[in-house]
Amino acid sequence: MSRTTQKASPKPPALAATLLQWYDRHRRVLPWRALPGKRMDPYRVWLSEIMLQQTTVATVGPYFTRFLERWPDVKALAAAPLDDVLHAWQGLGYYARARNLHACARVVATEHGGKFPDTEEGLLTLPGIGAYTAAAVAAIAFDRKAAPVDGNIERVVARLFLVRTPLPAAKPELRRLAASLVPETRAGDFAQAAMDLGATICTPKKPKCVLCPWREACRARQEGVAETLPARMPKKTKPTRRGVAFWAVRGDGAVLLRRRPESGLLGGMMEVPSTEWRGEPWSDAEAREAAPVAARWRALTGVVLHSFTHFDLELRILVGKTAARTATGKWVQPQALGGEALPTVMKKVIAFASGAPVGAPSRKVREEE
DNA sequence: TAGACGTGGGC
DNA sequence: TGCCCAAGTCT
Repeated sequence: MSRTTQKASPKPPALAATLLQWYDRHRRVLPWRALPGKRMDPYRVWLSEIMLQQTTVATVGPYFTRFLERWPDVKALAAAPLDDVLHAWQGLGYYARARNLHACARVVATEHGGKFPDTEEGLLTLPGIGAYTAAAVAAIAFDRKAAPVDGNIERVVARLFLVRTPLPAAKPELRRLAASLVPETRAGDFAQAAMDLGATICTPKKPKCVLCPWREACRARQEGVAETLPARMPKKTKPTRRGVAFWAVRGDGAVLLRRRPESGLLGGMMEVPSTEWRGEPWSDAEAREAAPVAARWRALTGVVLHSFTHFDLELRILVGKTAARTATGKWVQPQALGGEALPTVMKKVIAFASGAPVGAPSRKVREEE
């Protein structure tokens, strides 16, 4: 141990070497990660990186495995109908990723002969690939000296260099500092090591500094402020939107679904038809005028609550038996609902509504999760 | 450029 | 329990 109280800041090559040594001993085994010394199939690197955008490792695992079994390479994925991809993606969220994933596969298959571009600039031209993913794929799949900067690396770097500027204003500086650390070789391992460090040691709350390979160099730790970084601008309050969903049941038991517009919220996914989602509550009378089919609508007691990133949704349910067969949408037998591409909020609606068969008393449960 | 865009898990 | 946040991208 040094007898000095304040060490000189280690230089980037030493920091990178220290982190890579740590990674060689502590690397996590993940389905999309190559064995030590091996280079991973770019398709798998790309697929995992898209799935991992704003999504936890634990959540992605089963989706990644299923996708790979069903579509083993980019040409197979490119040949799939978009609806199959959306269906396989259901529950993962941020459905634009699934649409872009499919579009990207088609571009790679048709315009690049089934091979991903092997540079950041080339990757950046593809749908759904932004600055982070281009750098990550270039480094991990092609061993390019690129510096992907995700939320983990922003946090690690903000602490290591004591960057007090709040996000997102600090992003340019954090990118510059992150790039300064990337070693000449093993850039992909370095990126994954830094992300592992952020995910397991340099965590947002209660970082395990005592276990950190960069504990001696970390300026935030020296100042005792690691847990407070990176600073963030205060978040805005989340509004509540309200709507009424129509659970229309045909004589043969089929229920009415429809497809949402191709872009925007839950784009391309199926839904239980509903009114607009707006700030003001809907009266039953007002809602009935917006019904997708003629029926005697009965309001269920309770509401379905769902929280999106930027608003909370409060959905009341109207149930109606109908003889109409011409409504715009798709009639689906209850046992066939599993074959539809349904976002989680609509699964909540279906669970709530189908628990209250037409003619039965209204449920008194307030559906929360 | 700031807001839109999902969901589930941890505390 | 409600808030935070997770390997971001697009417009």
